[in-house]
Amino acid sequence: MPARRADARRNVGKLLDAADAAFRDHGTGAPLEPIARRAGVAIGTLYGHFPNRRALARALLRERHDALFARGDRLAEDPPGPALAAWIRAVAEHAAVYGGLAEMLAAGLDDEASELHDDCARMSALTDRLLARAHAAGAVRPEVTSSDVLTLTTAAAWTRAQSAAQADRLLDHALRGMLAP
Amino acid sequence: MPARRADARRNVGKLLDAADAAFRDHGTGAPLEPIARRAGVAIGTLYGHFPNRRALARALLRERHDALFARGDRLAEDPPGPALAAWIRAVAEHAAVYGGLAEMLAAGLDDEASELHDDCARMSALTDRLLARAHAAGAVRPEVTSSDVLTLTTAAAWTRAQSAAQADRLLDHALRGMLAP
DNA sequence: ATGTTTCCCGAGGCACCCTCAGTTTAGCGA
DNA sequence: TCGCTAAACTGAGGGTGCCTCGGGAAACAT
Repeated sequence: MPARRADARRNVGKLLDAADAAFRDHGTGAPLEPIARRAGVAIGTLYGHFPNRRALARALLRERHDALFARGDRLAEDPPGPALAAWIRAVAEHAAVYGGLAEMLAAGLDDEASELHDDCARMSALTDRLLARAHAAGAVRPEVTSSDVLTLTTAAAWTRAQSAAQADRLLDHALRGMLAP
Repeated sequence: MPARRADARRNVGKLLDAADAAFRDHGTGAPLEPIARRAGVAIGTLYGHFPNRRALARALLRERHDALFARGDRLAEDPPGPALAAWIRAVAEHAAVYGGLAEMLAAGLDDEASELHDDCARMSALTDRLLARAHAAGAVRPEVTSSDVLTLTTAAAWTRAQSAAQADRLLDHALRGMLAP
């Protein structure tokens, strides 16, 4: 794979900047034409680099996801119960950077073809691992499954898009019901 | 307000039938043109009766909401704790008849101009009432607010659109964390 | 300087939304 | 039964957004 042309690299950068601004302001459903325009590029160029909205989101989230996964790995050293809780909160907070991201990630978990699938799978694996640790330590009620945790996480992420404070309270209550009595 | 013409009444009926089918199959975001076509009517006729998608949804939900509110009133006679839990489950289940309805209702609660606002406000009032009763009976933890319950309800409703079983489990856990220890 | 390859451009086809000027028709009164 | 009129219906068309693809431009190697 030879190096990309300089103009291509420049344009990708400008597109990502414009897309980040647009997604922050209007969610992941923001129209793509204005993004291209703002990047000083034609719409075809955008599609040339990113075949679809998910691919664009994936590129935007790359570093952010790396940081999140690193955080998850670090948490695997902390006390199991609090670590699991912290992880859930971290993911929920992350998924709220862009409105609509929670839905996108939830869909990406099921859809093998999604550009976000790998990242979602990694999040899921990390959740499994942290939950298993918590189970081993007796920090969570035995009936809590990995799906339960994932469901709570996406639900909280979705809620966070509307009200961060309410999402935190939802997590407070639900975690109280999941952690060992 | 004089009685509507017979053809208008007929068409409204056919439109509602077609819309119900389409919303069940494709969610509240289903294209409206096919609905009109399926009802044997031009697109303009649909808009003549329902100025927007929300108005159509409102009409579809009318009886269903009446039944839900009646259920809520009846629950106000039952033991407070279980009544509150049953109410939350009932609303969550209701909001899952059509994909996307949870979002629509959540938006309708905030948006005064929404055709669904009144219904949402009634649901909210009923929630307040059932929660107040539960508080009075000491059946819920004191820090649980009405917003908390509403948040949980919409989150569960949203989850239900993806997996009914997971939504039920989410409610199990969250309610355990909200009800008195 | 030239050739090749990569990249960019943007008009245009598609889907859906919603409106409104013109046409049809139900229902009423003579 | 026959107009008449208000109510209802129609569907072309303008707006927005998605995405493609053939032709043109620009980078880079030689």
